[in-house]
Amino acid sequence: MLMSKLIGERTKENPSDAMIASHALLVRAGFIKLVSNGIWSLATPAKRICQKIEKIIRDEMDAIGGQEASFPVVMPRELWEQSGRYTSIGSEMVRFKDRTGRDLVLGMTHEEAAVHFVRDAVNSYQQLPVMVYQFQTKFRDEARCRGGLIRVREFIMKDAYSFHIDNDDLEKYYAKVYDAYINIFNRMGMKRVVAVKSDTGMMGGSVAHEYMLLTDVGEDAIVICPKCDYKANMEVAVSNRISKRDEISEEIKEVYTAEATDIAAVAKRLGVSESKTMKAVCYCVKGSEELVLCFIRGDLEINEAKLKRAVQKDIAPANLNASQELQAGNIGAYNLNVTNTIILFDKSLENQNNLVTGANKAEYHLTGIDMARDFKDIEFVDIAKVAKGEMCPICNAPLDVENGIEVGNIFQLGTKYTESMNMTVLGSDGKPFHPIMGCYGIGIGRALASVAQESHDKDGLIWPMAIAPWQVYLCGIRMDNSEVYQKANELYAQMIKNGIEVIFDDRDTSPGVKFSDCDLMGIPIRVVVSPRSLANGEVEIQLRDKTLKENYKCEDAIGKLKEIMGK
RNA sequence: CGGGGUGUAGCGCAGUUUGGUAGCGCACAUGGUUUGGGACCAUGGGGUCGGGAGUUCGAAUCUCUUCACCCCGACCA
Repeated sequence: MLMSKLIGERTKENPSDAMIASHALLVRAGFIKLVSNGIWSLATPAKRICQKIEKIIRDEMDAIGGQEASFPVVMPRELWEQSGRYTSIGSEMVRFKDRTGRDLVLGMTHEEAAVHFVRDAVNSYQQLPVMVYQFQTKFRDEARCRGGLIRVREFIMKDAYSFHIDNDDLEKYYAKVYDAYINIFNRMGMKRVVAVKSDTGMMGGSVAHEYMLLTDVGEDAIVICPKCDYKANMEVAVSNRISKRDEISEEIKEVYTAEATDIAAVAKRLGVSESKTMKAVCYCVKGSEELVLCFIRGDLEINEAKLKRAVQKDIAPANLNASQELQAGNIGAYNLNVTNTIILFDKSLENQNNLVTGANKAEYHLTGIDMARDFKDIEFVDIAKVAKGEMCPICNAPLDVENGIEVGNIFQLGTKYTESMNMTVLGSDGKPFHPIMGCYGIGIGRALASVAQESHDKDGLIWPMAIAPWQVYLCGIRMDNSEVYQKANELYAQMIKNGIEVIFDDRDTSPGVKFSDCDLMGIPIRVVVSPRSLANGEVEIQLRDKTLKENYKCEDAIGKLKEIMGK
């Protein structure tokens, strides 16, 4: 590839709308261009990186018996009605009609297509386990895109679907995919990737893991134990904290608290710590009048994912001004009179005493609440957000909370799709059964952006050799000099002959421009041909990660490059 | 969907308060001088000032409306 022909403008200045490094640098390097909100064009360098990422994934999927297939982007409504997801998925799925008025959807995931694909072809337990995978464009009408390629509406994803005789077989295969994913991220050069337990959400199924790249700009919070192996997505992280009980339980007293309604103000006014208060957080059940009222220690917050699982209903924060029964800011669990409301107590309150809580009366709170003495037959559930410093549920060490980008996920799906779409195979006993499924995804563009996010410096991107768009940036300084011109072209031809992926900067421009473009684009190896080095019959080889900068005899250059690339 | 912000040349921005017919830097083109970390001089091309409606003799600037994009939140197989 000739640099003089490469499409894509490189700029000195950051795009004004980029908030994170990977977004800014990919745009500045001319790798990506925004077409519409969350919809991007990729230039040649980005496309080449994607191809390399795909090759690594293909290797690893094939190694565990995967069969690459391709399912359609556009699918008929009927296929999605079979699984029930035509109606259960909301506006995130794009629906449209063809010219005859038939309803179609854009695929945002391909469980239905995968089941449809294998349903008739796989008839016997002897054909199991089996796994199909593809690289395919997904379209998800995301409510909010962000971070360049990190969160987009149209993207290519590797998605894989496996089918099994029983749960045991699924778990064995799941473990293989688990390891394959670790290999994939390692080979791509992502260093800070961890696999964490995650919520299964609307996918159904029980066990799931997310592969998270730890980075400050990540959208998800991950709970990590620095001592043992415990790692979990915030949505499923288990609370484990000591609840100390005061020795003497005081009597319940009503106290005047005036306009103090939020926990901080009440605690300050009464001179108690926030952890000695019980606050109420109210949610409404979507599509109904029912409320969910949660009581929790004042210094903690509700984890809505855990709450949803606890109540088994879809909920949203409630607007309390609309409620007649509840006095916002003064809600208390003691002597509470409400109807059509689910009441939950977080585990953080269990066995606590001398708590402050709302008096269900404007401008008043109660003190001296004792959970054990004042409440009968209540159950405590874990619905609190785990905070940094709380104890690991496995080994009791203080936990860390870090942010991460979800770069891959794996699910044990169960029979949700094989049952609803009526896929059966015959078992060894001659009876039909629904195979158990697993599914496994990696977003290609997000992976690219994640590496960019993890691997860059002030001068630009730094691609790991395994996924670099080109391995070598051949830089001709003074291309108007006939010796440079000749030697650079000669080296270019030799590199191509030796299978080295090279982009040749043949432009007649100043050295500074070439060096900064090379750095910005993040090409791992730079080879400089200039009058200065050629005077000694040498070329300069420099690595983008700054671990090498040396001159070598022209005739040794190719050998040295191969050595660096480990060929 | 709620809150906030921004739309002026390919990119980054000034001009809007106080209305007078659009400018700077980068990029691009031509010529010349340069050449190891984003060179310099000269000349030149490129704009329905996001769109529409209104006020006005006159609107990038004021009013209304609409669209797009960004950020925070909600949402997220």
